[in-house]
Amino acid sequence: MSNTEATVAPNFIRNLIKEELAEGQVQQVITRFPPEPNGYLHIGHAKSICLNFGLAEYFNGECNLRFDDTNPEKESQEYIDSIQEDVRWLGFEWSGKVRYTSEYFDQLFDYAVELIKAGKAYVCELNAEQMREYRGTLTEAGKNSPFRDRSVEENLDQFNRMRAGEFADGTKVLRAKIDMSAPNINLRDPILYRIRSVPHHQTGDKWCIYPSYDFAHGQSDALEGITHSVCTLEFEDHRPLYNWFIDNLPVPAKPKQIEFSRLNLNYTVTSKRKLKQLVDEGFVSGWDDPRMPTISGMRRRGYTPASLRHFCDLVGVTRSDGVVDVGMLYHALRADLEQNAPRAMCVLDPIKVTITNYPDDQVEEYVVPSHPADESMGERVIPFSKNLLIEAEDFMEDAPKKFFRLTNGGEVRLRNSYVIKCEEVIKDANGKIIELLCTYDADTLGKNPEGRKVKGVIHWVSEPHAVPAEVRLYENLFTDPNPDSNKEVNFLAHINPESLAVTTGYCEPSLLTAAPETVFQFERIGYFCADRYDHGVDGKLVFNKTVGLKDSWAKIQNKG
RNA sequence: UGGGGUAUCGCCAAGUGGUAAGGCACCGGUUUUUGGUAUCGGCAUUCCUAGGUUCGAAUCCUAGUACCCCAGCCA
Repeated sequence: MSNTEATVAPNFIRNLIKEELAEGQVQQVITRFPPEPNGYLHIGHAKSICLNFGLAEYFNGECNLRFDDTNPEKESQEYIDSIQEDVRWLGFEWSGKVRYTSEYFDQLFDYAVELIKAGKAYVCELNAEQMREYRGTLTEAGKNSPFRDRSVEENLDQFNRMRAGEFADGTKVLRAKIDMSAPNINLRDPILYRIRSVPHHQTGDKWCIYPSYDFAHGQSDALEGITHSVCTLEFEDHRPLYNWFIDNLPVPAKPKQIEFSRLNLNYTVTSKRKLKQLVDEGFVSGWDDPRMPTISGMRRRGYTPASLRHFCDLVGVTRSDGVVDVGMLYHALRADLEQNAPRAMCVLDPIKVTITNYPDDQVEEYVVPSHPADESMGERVIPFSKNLLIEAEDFMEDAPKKFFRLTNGGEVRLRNSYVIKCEEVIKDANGKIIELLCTYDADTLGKNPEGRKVKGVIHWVSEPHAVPAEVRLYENLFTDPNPDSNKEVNFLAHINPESLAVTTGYCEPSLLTAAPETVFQFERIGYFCADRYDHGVDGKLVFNKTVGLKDSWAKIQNKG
């Protein structure tokens, strides 16, 4: 087991459950991941998925996948499909079949009838605006609806007619009768059902009334025997209501709601609404654009399930809100890729090198390991010839002492090959370097030169053997660390115009057989993932930059 | 001037009365045919503030302060 798969860290929820188990309050742990299918899953969901499935795994329990589909207008099958794919890809398996809150619509309706019969719910005909007025404000109590004291018979009749489709959308709702002066606004006679004459992706046109989140969630948990209903902090104020339903209805179990703080990442936006806007308004190519913090986007970018799980583990689970540095994400990514990505050489910004003392038609083939520390990853063959391509930034005239790469008159090691020396720099009319004439030391293949030390190592590719590839270079989608924080400035104003740059890379020929979704380390540059969809189409190679290698040379340069 | 939360290193985060874990980032050394990796070392006399209790407080008490969430027929 690699260090990125190390045992997951404890957290307050796990500790709490441990105590409940020890005291016998709970026998088996059953959790659930309850997304609404109104968008693609993102890194924040990954945290919730790791938590819920992780808890079940840790306690030998189970975790359900339940689509919280109570608002058909915003939901769709596309989202349902993508969510399942993402959860599976992350490496988790839900218990039994996929669940839908909509499966419980009949039961939920019966529960509502129970409440009405008990005098704890009523049909209200206030319109949305009146409802708002009657609700009061944060500091002022609300006032009772004029419909609050209808008889049970009338409420039953009204509710049944709501279900039968006798009323127009928005004209009536079913509300719980709790307390219009409650300091917690969620308790001011919350809405249980509203009329929405739209077909539902699961139930078709069976219903024209749909339960609210508050009325559906806790009861669905109870019906599934969920023991711990883990959700984010913004639902904390709903807990009294969650418990009110559980306590006032003949539900088969009493699940416990526990809240934790949601994940915030700097330079990133994690709000389904905003992500959808980026997609709908064309700022990115789709939900799975490699710049998106969606699970499918990150997958396409080259993130691995293990790296995402490791990240969630590093971040922890608490109730305090904060903003995690994306650097932490990159760290988790590199930790996995360093161990598991095969190596290859690719030149992104080429400059020609001619080895003047190398025979014109000679070609050598080096058999080198795919990973310097893991033989099990196999070997690859790299051709070497008189004409090479190296990275333009690996050569510098009048270089400073600290520059360990190729300089005029200096020597450098070609990775996996000889030590070469630059003898002459050829420039065009504008003074731009177009070619380097070098000599090689034939006695340096696989061994150090005698009598001198050559410090630098650079990557290269044989020009006649090089395979061109489309390389998509990605940077953060936003330039501001907190694109979301300023209420005056729209987050779109912080979009990074340079978040995507497309260039041509010259690859070693072994990359010709790369399978889509394979991540390579292009040595000395970074990690690159063969695009899931475009790579290999019409024989074209397409690599997405996943993340760069750490670059301490850049740091030295920036210091001046 | 309502209710509910949260405050420990630049960031994340342990710690629940016995004298501040760990990770990221950062700085420095060693190794290295990736300026990568690995490895070693440094990095909070102090836990939002001010009082108090105690032999002893990040942990208990008191009074403040800051920030987050709630007034959708969204979840």
